Amino acid sequence: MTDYTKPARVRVAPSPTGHMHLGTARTALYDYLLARKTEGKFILRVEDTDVKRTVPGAEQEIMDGLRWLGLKYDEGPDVGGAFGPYRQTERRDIYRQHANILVDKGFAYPCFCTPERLDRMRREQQALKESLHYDGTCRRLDPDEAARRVANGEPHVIRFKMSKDGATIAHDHLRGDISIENKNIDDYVIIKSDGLPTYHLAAMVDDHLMQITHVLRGAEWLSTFPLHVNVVRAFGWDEPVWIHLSVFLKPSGKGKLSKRDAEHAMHDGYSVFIKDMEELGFTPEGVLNWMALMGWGVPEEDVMSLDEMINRFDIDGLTPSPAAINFQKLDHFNGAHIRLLPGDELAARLKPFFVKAGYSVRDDLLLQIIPLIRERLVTLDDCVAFAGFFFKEDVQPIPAELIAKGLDAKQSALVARRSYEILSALPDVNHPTAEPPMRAYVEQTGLSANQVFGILRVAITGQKVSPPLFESIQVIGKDTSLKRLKDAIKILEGL
RNA sequence: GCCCCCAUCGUCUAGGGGCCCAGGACGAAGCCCUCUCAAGGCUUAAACUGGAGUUCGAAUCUCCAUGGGGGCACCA
Repeated sequence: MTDYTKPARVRVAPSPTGHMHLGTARTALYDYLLARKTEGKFILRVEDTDVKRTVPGAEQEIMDGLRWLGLKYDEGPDVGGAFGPYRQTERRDIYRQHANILVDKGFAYPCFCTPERLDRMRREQQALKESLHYDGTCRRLDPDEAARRVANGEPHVIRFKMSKDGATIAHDHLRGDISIENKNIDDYVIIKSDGLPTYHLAAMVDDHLMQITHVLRGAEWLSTFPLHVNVVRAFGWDEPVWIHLSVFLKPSGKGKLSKRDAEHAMHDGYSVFIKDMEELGFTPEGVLNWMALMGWGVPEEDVMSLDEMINRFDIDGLTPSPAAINFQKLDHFNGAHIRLLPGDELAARLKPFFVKAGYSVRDDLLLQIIPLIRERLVTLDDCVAFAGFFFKEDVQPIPAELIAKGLDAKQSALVARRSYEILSALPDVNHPTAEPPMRAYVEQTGLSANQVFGILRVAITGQKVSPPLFESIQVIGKDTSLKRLKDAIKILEGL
């Protein structure tokens, strides 16, 4: 029922306090999909108002992560835009002005309570088993006196003056009306004593000024949602469409992702941080597809490119319930997208992994092996263990693996020797030339193809599991293949 | 303790009162293909949290219970 003909302005608003994780990336994805679908704008806004928690490099990591995923933003700190600045610490005066408007209109008030007093207050409330809330000491101050104290430079914060009567009804696009009694909404601090705003003010002001039409954010904001709606209404502004996305749960489904889960994932070759994905061999396409479907259900074919997602995206189809992350599904989507990549593109993405493993990569050779390994890769880095032998001069088979099942070393050596004779007599060892005589040999010995080809596989590739044998031999070439076979015979005869 | 949100196979989900003895995907099991490993094809097991309503009829609407999640900061 959502109208997708009006350009949406959507933003992702992370705070640079740590690594960018799945939740942020998925919000960004949905933002991006909505923006592209409506031919609107996707904006990056950095919420760095908590100076103490800001970590150096985190902002860069966010920008790098979005670029790696292919979620190009139209406006942001490093690309500019008509609604900047896009870093909240650079918008300090704007927030202060808006806070003053609220104070003047009677929707906010200065508060001089010290953190120590607040602390004491909370402990008392806790002891009395009361709900924790600001007790309103400064709310009752005479406004003129308060203004005087502020003018005198007395340290203070500014609190939102929440009405204590009635109820607030806030509308979430996925959950409908959410109703909460006003007495349960605290007088939240909107300007801190350092002069910077809290999220409650900053995000509302920015969303309005930046003309955000749809606010997509995590469900952890649901509890302060009614407050936010009151702030927006106090200014007399129109509200955006609010969409609170479900949180991600740990793979077990019990509880939300923790630091421990992050470490555990890393140990298994996965990660909840975008920065790790590339190195682990995941593709942006796979990660995107995986994230998209955690919280959004599509009826049938679910392997989708970014463009297909844009086409099919529908905010009405988002789900409000929490989702446990499932890394096996990441593997699945990653493999599926690897198989979809054009050969030269896959080659380009694989090359860095071979290089990093110390191989010097011949591009023409790499291109030749792509068809042999494409559907066998789950992650890009799998290529090294699976196909590294193509770039080696010699291979080092494990002697025991050269012996075929059901045969002993002597018999295996015989098979290898005979195979050598057959192959060396051929004009070339291309697949069509080499397979028929070898098949005939298998036939003649009464052994299984498995046994004979298994010996050759280990001899020539150095591994028990490899791309198809004859295709591999063709790529490796006659000289090298025969040399490796000869080496293997030597090993077998020495056993 | 208080407030808010959520609830379909193990997991992600489709489902908008009859098209549902509930469909897809991942994962699992089996078979086919096969030189290993994959990919691919076919098949199987697997769910509407419980109880009251409303209705001719409820996975779908209402209420309660239960379970899960989030929040209760001069953090976002």
